[in-house]
Amino acid sequence: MSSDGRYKALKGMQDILPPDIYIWQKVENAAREIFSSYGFKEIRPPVVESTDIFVRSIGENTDIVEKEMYTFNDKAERSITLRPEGTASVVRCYVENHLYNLPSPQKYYYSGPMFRYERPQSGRFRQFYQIGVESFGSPHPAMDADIISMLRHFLLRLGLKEVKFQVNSIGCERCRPDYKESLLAFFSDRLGNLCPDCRRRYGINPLRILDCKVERCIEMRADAPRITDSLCHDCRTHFDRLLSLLGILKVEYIVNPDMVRGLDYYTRTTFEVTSESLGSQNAVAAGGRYDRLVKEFGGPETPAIGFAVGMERIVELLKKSVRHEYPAPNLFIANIGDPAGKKSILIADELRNKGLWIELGDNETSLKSQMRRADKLSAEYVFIIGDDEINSGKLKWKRLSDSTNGEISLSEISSFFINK
RNA sequence: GUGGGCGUAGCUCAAUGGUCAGAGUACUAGACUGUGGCUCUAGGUGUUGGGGGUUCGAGUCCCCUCGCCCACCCCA
Repeated sequence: MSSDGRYKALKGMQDILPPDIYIWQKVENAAREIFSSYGFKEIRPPVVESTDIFVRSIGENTDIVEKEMYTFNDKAERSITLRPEGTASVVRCYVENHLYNLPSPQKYYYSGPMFRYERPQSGRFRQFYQIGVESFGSPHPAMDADIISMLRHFLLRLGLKEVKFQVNSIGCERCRPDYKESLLAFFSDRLGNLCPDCRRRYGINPLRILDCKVERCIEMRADAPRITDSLCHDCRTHFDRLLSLLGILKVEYIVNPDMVRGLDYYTRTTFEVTSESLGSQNAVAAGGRYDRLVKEFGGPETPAIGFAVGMERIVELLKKSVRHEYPAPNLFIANIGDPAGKKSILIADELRNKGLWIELGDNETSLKSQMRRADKLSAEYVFIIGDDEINSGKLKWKRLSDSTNGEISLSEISSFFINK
């Protein structure tokens, strides 16, 4: 409640706690595993960069740059920005470290927090986490297919099947301007019928009219020219070969010519994975090709492609669709009396060194309350040690799931878990 | 930035403008003095988000403010 303390996390920023954290770790582990098997290596660029890095790459007139960046001046009055996305940093890193001198293609993944100053809503936060991948050096549609299929495997590994793959090609610097022109021409005498937002879009980014949600605009654009019909020969060939490879890989996708991305740097292939069950912010992952960005950052002409997945949204889907098992102690040691307490601490020490999760009961409290705690922790086994056990040299064990129990000699403890 | 909804115990929620703001759940302990779950009993917390106003009287009505949620914009 808001009356609780005076100190609260900032708007749009949240603590990630157990048990949720186990789902996060599951996602991170799956990413590491799958991405490694495709030859992607982790890199960790800083979270803060010089502001112009984002302005240059994302685009001066994008919403991200115009109103969503966390931008500050540092003590030397340099403008710095908390990264709103990962690709710009990775490209800067690629160029700065001359990674283009390494054998091509170079493939990297990263994960961590991103920051955008937006009004929070379902699935949208001011600090949010992405895992992303970037592949540098390959212009071939096979790389596009590889990346999309890797994303699919990653989602499948997590057990997420109810997602939609949408792909599109937005052309290149040769064919897109022509398309933009024909789009402007098409809408020019229909402007009055578009919603106010779209009238604004007409001037700033007419492609955005294509994914407007207003019914009237959807009708209005039914006969609008399609980017996929306006691609130049090379872009067309690239796209066709990608689609054919996706077919061979049995990726179920839909071509969505209305899919538009909010960052300026994309060329040719763009794609997005969405889920019905997420509410209005339904993109789980998105990416595309950006063949000119490395050059713009001062590197050699280097085609590249990547994507980013939204951690919070993946985790949300997992919470809804998959049953989770949370880790529990292997053993709880209930102990009564001073000699038993000392013995218990030794046993715990020894078993923890074998990598087991051991919880030690509070010697000062009753056996009953120690048992209750073992139960609440969902410990697999309980050891019971008191004066009797110290004297006889045998302790009692119990498996909580079915109450089976027995005795074991204190000298054989280290082998207790071997056959379990 | 724009619009809508909601703020009562740790959590989920009750309380016609009228006594001292309650219940379930969770937590801790006991009943069972060395064996968890089930049952019963006991225990504690609220500046009713905050501030102001109307009223004999405000959790309830009005205004302001803060926070959260949802949607638009946009995006992961």
